[in-house]
Amino acid sequence: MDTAQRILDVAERLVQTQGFNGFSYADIAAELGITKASLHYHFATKAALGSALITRYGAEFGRALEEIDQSAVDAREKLRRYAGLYADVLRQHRMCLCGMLAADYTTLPAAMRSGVKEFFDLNESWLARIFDEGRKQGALRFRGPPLDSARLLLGSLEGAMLVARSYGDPERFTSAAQRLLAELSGRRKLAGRTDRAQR
Amino acid sequence: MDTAQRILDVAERLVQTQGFNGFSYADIAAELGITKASLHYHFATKAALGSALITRYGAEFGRALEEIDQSAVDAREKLRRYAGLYADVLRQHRMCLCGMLAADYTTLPAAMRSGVKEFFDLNESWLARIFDEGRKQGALRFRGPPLDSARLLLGSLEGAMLVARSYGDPERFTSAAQRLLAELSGRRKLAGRTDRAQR
DNA sequence: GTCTATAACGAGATAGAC
DNA sequence: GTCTATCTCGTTATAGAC
Repeated sequence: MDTAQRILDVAERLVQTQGFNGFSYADIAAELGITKASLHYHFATKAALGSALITRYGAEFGRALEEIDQSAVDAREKLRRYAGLYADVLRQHRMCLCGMLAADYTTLPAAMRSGVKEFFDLNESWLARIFDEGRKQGALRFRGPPLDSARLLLGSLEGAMLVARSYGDPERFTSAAQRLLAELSGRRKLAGRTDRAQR
Repeated sequence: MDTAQRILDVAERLVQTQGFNGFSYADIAAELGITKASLHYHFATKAALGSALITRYGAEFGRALEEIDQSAVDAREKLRRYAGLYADVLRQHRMCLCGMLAADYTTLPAAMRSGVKEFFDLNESWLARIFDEGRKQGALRFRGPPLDSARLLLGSLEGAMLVARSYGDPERFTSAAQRLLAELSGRRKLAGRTDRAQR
């Protein structure tokens, strides 16, 4: 019903699958059965559309993080569910919106660049807090400042996603994510089926 | 002198900084002071240019890996130098060519898609061998199959690069890489200045 | 091997009717 | 809000002279 939201839905998927320079207003218009001119009524420029995408994506992601937080499980489980958010995106054959935009970064308008960094900042500070709390509660053991672990995890998940998507193989992602969480949470023995894969 | 190579040089940098859909023949022509028509003489289509880029990049990367191998240092040092290859690229404000193309993946012609995966395969099998040899020689300790560690390291370095480039901060990459290598090589204590950043 | 010229098309964007 | 029509420019690519 809400045309603006439907435009954002289609545009979001196109950015996540093809990059910001890999689709056009014509693609969105064709899919929604409206004209390019109508798109320009809702989003005057492609830059404005891009900024709106980042804002909405960041807000939605923030809500997902809150929900993970309030589910009150321990830090290790919070990290698992954080990685699960990425896995969900990948299962839709998509890349993280801002991970994709990070690739397009130098070609983006200034407002979008700021938005991408804010998204990463949001992720890093949330993760850093989880790492910090987890250490204090004894649920996690890791080396160095919580922010370092947060950055490592964020970057690694983005990269695992990027590569896994090329192979069309989500399992490549989940396998890497599982191992990463084990290493970054101080676990000395892996849980689950990967145990049997150990030497 | 060799026009084809100079074209590849410029195109390579443009792909690594702006993505395959973020530049045009006009950009290359302007920078080299030749016409677009001349470009088409050397590379008939953009797809052909893209494939040539991947081939050359893969060959060059393969030579770099050989060189690391023959420098005969231990496995841990080989991994450090492998990560150093990425750091060198990032210092030039570039993304890994194939990491960038992985983002553009769905929009690429089939030949380029295959080339990207072959590049990743090359990296993974080289890394897997290093991990395997390192474990056998007692230089590395890690969990699970060598290929899993190889894939995790490859993806994580690509992602760390992707994010670090958005911030224009190579240190974000080197910090993540250092930590990754420590975790993946079984080191129980970190070496170097990051030691002092521990709690 | 490089040029001029141009084709053929798609891009983002606007004017103005309905 | 959505449309038709159009503008302007950039895109990949080709023909043919030098």
